[in-house]
Amino acid sequence: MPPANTNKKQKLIDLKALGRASECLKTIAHPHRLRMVEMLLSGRYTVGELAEACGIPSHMASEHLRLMQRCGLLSSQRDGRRNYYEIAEPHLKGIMDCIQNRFG
Amino acid sequence: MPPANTNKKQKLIDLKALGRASECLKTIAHPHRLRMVEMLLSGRYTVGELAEACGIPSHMASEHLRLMQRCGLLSSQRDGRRNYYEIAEPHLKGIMDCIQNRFG
DNA sequence: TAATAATATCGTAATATAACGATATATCAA
DNA sequence: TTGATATATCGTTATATTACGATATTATTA
Repeated sequence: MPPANTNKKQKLIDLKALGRASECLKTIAHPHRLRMVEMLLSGRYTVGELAEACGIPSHMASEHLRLMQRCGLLSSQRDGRRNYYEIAEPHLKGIMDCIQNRFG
Repeated sequence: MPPANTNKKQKLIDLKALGRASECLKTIAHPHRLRMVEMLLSGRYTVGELAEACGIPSHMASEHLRLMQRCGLLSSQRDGRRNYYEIAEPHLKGIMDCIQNRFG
């Protein structure tokens, strides 16, 4: 049953904020990128480790990671020729919890 | 700071489930569709009401709603020539809460 | 029945995204 | 310095998404 519609004017989120939110959602809305986020929530990993876990070539993992870093979801630290990625946006935990509850 | 990487093998979500999750995320990853979900979390609305709130023609609202209904996020009840849409996937509340916390 | 209203569908063009081979860069090791 | 390793970038093609006008469907009202 849907909630009763109170017809009260609620404070709606600013449309620009919804635009930014949809950019972020679109960015994680990919099976391999969700896998990477899921793994990174338990610690940092290199490009190669994430690529292997997803079963994709590392140059493609690199591209996925770049997209997620670009919108502030991840950050990276280089160590020699390794590049470690980690979660930069703590709210990703809540999103993954929702996905885990619904699909896990 | 990222969480310490315990290097324990965690139970990862099945890849097919991540595929379904990414379909749903992609579907709501649009500013107008997020607005519709936000409104529908407080009650049911017609196509026309949602269209007006988003500032788009109702035939486009109808298309957005169809996409969200197709992957089980919404359902609809026709009443005469009105069609009322409502939330069918309760986990949308959690997702919107995350968005509200981060962007609202 | 005719006109209107609310919603849905179709066709299309513009744009975005995805995958991937090829190539480039940067670091380490021999 | 040479070769190997890890990651990143480029160019291209295939596919998906978006917006939107035109048209269709269904239900109400005159």
